[in-house]
Amino acid sequence: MSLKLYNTLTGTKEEFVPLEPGKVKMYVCGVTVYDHCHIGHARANVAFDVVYRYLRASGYQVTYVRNYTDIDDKIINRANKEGVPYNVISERYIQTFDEDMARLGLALPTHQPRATEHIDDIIRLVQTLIDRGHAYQSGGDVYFSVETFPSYLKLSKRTLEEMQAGARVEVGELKRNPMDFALWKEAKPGEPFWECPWGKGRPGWHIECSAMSSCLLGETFDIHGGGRDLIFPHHENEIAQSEAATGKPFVRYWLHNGFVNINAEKMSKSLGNFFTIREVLDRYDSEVLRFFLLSAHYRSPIDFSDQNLAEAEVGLERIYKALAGVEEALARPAATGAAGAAHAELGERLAAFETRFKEAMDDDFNTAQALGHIFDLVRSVNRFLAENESNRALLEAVRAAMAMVAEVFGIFTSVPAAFLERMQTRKADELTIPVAEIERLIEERTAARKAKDFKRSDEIRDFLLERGVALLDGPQGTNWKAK
RNA sequence: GGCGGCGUAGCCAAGUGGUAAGGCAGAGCUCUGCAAAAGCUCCAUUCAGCGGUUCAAAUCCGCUCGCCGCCUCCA
Repeated sequence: MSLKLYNTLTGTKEEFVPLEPGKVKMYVCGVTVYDHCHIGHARANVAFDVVYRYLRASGYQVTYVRNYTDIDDKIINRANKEGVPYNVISERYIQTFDEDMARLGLALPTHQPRATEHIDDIIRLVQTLIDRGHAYQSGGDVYFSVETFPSYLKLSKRTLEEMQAGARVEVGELKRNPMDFALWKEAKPGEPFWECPWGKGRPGWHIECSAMSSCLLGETFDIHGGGRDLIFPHHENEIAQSEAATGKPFVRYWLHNGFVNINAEKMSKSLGNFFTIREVLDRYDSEVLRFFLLSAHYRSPIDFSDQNLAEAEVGLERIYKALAGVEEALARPAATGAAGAAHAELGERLAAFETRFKEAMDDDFNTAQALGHIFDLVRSVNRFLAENESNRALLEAVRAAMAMVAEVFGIFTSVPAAFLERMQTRKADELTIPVAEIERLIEERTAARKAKDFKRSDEIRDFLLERGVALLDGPQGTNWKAK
């Protein structure tokens, strides 16, 4: 079976055929660096991180470009507010973006260009568009003339008439058509600028992506990704700029991820209902957040809530517990248990697993379905372990299968025992009862149990349970864990 | 107003023509002094509603209801 992906341009799932066999060139719109990233950014970046990882795991040599938009009105506004040069803002938030992405376990793109590193390329591209009659200078600005590009709006599948019916009327007289958009903006006094044939100014928002992608990936490349909200105007304008300049198709497959919702409403800066990645990672493990994001298909909306994150946490723990069991069994001295029913079942499950996983991922990166297959495997593993079987080869095969998954999903990358320990520490930190007190009560209970005073023993269990502490009686004595 | 998407169990979520994956929660059982973990069993005659096409529909078509998004910066 081959990889199929949903192409926004055609509105259908298509078989993926790269321009050059064995190689994939993909571009994903990064962030405008003027503030901390929120979980919407986390979703987009995790989604395309998995695309990147899966393509690599499928044997492709992938060139992945993700840009930083480091010159823009919002950055300038923020800089003015703080009374610092614009690049103080952009540098600061490039750094926090990098930190956030590292914490989320993202693989590094091949290239991470900044708009300001490609000003010459941008100016050249704007000049080409003017020369070809697709752009015009108006004052110190340069605008793209949408009427000169007949297939404008082919991505968002609308027409200029439809757009204008709902659009507010432009006040300025600089544009010939209200739908025309800025390729280059004249600098106002005090604003950062670059010298160019049209005076002093800076690039418009969309042109940088056209310039950087063609520079690093070529005039036509395979995959372009981003959030749904970028379809119009950003990606539409990229298509117009690039195709008008080169006369060649710009991108073969357009991929767009769905939104993160809060209470079924889009989360966004403008609505003010957003959580930053760092806020969320203070409360949840990064693998939990990734697991949560992968539990739904990347194109579907996903609802961010404490309950949903808590569920993700429980699910991820279930998988890690099974993996910890596998490691424990492998650490024990080799015992060749009799091959029972669980042995045969796990063997079959494993044999089918890789194929099922690939089928799910080949179907437009269906991570939710792939997770279902993982849970099926986990149940077989638990059954196998519960029957006290210990077939080394089989257990090692489980380990290898999950390592393959880890490579693609960017989760299950921790040593299982370490992960579970991490989760315990996190929960234990929230306890209101001191550890010394817990230990004292455990001692008291152990004594009570020895004396067969089960009434007192159960009182202590209930008392601690009410405070979030669960007691675990084992052969080596009583342990406890935060619930 | 124009365009687009979605509605699957208490909750999350796959499935887009062949008779409803998976997870969480819940119930019972095994294990345990009692618990926990794990295992086993159960948990949607049905996919928002109503019509239609078909041997066959959650899946295709039409209508209705509800929710959301884009049309302005946005992942």
